[in-house]
Amino acid sequence: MGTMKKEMEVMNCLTLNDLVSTKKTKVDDVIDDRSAQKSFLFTKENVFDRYISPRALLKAEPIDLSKQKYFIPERSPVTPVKIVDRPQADPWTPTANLKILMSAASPEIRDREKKKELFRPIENNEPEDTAQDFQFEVADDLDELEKRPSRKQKSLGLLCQKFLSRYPSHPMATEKTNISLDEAASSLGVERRRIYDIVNVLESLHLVSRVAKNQYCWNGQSNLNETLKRLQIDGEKQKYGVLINHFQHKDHAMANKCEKQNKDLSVDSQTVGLLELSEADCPSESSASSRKDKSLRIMSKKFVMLFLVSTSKIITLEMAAKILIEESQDSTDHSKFKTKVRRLYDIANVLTSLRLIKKVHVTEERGRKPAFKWIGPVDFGADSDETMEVTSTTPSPVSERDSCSIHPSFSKVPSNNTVKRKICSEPISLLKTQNVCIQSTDTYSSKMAHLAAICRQEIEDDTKTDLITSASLTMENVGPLPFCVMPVPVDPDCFKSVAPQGSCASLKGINGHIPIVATSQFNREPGNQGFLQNQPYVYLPSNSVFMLCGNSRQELNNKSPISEQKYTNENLHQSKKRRTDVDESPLSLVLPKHREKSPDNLVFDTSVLEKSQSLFEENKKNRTANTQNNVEHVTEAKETNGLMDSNRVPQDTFRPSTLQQFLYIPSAGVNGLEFLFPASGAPRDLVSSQGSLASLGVPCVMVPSTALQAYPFFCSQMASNSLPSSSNGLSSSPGFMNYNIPHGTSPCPLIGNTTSLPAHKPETPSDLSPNASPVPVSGSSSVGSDCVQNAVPKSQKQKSSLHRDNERPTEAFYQENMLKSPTPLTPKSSHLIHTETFFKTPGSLQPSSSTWKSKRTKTRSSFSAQRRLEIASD
DNA sequence: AAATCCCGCCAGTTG
DNA sequence: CAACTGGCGGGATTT
Repeated sequence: MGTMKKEMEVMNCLTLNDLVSTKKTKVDDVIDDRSAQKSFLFTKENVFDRYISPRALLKAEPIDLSKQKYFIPERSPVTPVKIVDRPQADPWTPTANLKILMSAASPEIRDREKKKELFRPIENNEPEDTAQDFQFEVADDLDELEKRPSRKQKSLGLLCQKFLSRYPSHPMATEKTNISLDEAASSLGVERRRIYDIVNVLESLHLVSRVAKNQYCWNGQSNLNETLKRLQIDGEKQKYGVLINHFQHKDHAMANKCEKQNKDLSVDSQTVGLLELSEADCPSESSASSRKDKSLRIMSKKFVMLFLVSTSKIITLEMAAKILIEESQDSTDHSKFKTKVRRLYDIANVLTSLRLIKKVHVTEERGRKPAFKWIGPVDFGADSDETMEVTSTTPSPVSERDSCSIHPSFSKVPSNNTVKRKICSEPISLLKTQNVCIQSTDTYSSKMAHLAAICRQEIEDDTKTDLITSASLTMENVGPLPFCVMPVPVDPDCFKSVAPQGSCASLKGINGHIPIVATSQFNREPGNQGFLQNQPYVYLPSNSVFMLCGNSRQELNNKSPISEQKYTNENLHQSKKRRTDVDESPLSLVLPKHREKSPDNLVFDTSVLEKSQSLFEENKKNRTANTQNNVEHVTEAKETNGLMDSNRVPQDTFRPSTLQQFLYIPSAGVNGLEFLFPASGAPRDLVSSQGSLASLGVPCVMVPSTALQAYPFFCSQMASNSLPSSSNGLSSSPGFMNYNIPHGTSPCPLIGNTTSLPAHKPETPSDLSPNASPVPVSGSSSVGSDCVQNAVPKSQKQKSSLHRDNERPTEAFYQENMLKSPTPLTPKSSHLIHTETFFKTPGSLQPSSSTWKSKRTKTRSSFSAQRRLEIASD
């Protein structure tokens, strides 16, 4: 106890110190020492990191949590744990009061910063990081220290942020970071109990693993993709998809009939059956039962599974609670439901801080319901990573001649050192890096990564710079890193000012070679560069970027000026806002959400986007549920401008077959970047390189996730040129013809198709088994919510190193994975890859299992035993 | 009023 | 048996 208190005291002091940064104290020294340890980390990038966050905080309105949080993990890359220990040794602070003061203070300051804002600030809480921030306002805020801390300041989400910031998102395989619960608790100034909450959730994702009593090991996100993949598989096995649909329908029906008797909370026989079925799939856990099932860890897993199997990627709290109340019998108990919901909030908070999900609201006939949207990686299943890797191995996937693509020009990237540094320090979110997998040997990827890092930084780093201004940059004037940012939705005026005639030329020159620039249809010269006359190029900057490129053909003409104006205005407003406020809120883009047969494929034409945008407001007003499947409207919580959310556009509005297709590459994990590539314009090389996709007959441009993830990538293309052939290909498969934009984000686009990739793409030599070979899923059929299922052949699954229940992977497992798993493409981690050579077979994870039912056996002992076993197995 | 979710009691589990 | 875990739900805060 004594030690704990000491630790706490120390921590408090630090925090306080941060708040009062101006003062130089012993604490500072401590901090400095820490910094010293990881000095290399404190590079400009880091500064940047810090820098940006504050801004974000200051910013008032729409906030994209996901976006912001993203940097957090990077903060203190090095293992802080130790740090805390030392302080512990020397108790200089007397701080019971300080603590109190501190807690009171920090919240206050934060509150000021963002007033109504929530959560976001978390990032800044980091003592080390915040120092700078504080300088601005701390001084005056001291007087407010007395105020009692807002509840928000004590939120689990915030706490989790802090917790996460202490560890590197992608720890080196060699470095094992141990987490002492006591230490963590004391350093974070919270009770142990809270740490358990966090750790349990993290453990469910294998971000940490329990080593021993009071001891956890930080695994980082290195294996997150695999974990998610596994969870997805498990979720499918559990028939969660079915359950989700079931509940959705039920709710629907209920809403219509208002015959909501007890059904609300109860599970009908049908559901029970489903539950049991799913249970059957996981015999191993069925017996384990209750306690285990109730555990936060299990719940977390299941919760995540729900997202992973969901086509919409949006799960309402209610639904989750219902589904997670395994015990169908007592599910009727309202109190149980309430408890479950409480727990879900706990989990959601952690997942939110991990930027895997975010809060949204689903509007149904019955009203608005709280829900969460998965914003994490979605293509892990498809393992774009692996795919990327394979692809990347080949020279430059992009042919220079191709208009659409990244180009060697990237090689021009600044000095290696600089780049490297940047990359290393480039803030990386857990999510962002998820899908990234860069083969160290792959220059292309590396370049992309570098560029990405740089560009990203440039953009974010220079928030103050008028975006428009930056947008005007051309390849030439920007130098090696031409980066043009355009305020979203095409604003004719903006474009003009930004990309006047010349831009086209410049674009031309760099066409397909550089990420950037946008040319609008408004001010373009016909025939220019293979662009269609009306081909709009839009680059949507910001942390949350939605990239659109190319356009369709004449359809645009049809587009009434009205629609253009509509969205133009709306967006113009935003762009202005951005300019002045440096608003980092996500650009608002509304995309049609059609999910017919191939909800997973996001192929659409620019015109669709535009139209959808034009309809944005309309939809807002009359949210008619026109879609077959989705009746709900999802609204980003607290975000006025949710990115491609659920505003649907009447399907009839578009004519798929005639439009140029764009491949939407989900970037869920990529800091909100979204990419669209003209399918028709896809360079053959790329397409072909994307074996599976190609085989699927999906014309598309696959861009290394590396590049995509790191920064907004723009790909111009010869829109009409190649249209014919590819479009044909698409047309052959109806599924792909749909303009599907999952609401929200759930693009499973590639994923849907790629889900099967794992099977297709041998990730490791070992995987090169016959069945591992790429097997195109029967094209169109692969679509649909269920397409995700059966992605991975069982053959690939190896449970060897896993625990029986899969709950707690052994350490060995982690180690193994860390070494072998495809690593993140994150710039940061990219360099590590060299050492971490191989990837691990995804299949290694046994489907889990958590079983739903078996509530009884409530023997805690069994559970415990299991845990013990798990640990022991390590 | 509903949505959130902090807080910490308290009981099972562990070493 | 003390310490570790973590289920649970009252009730405070926020929305």
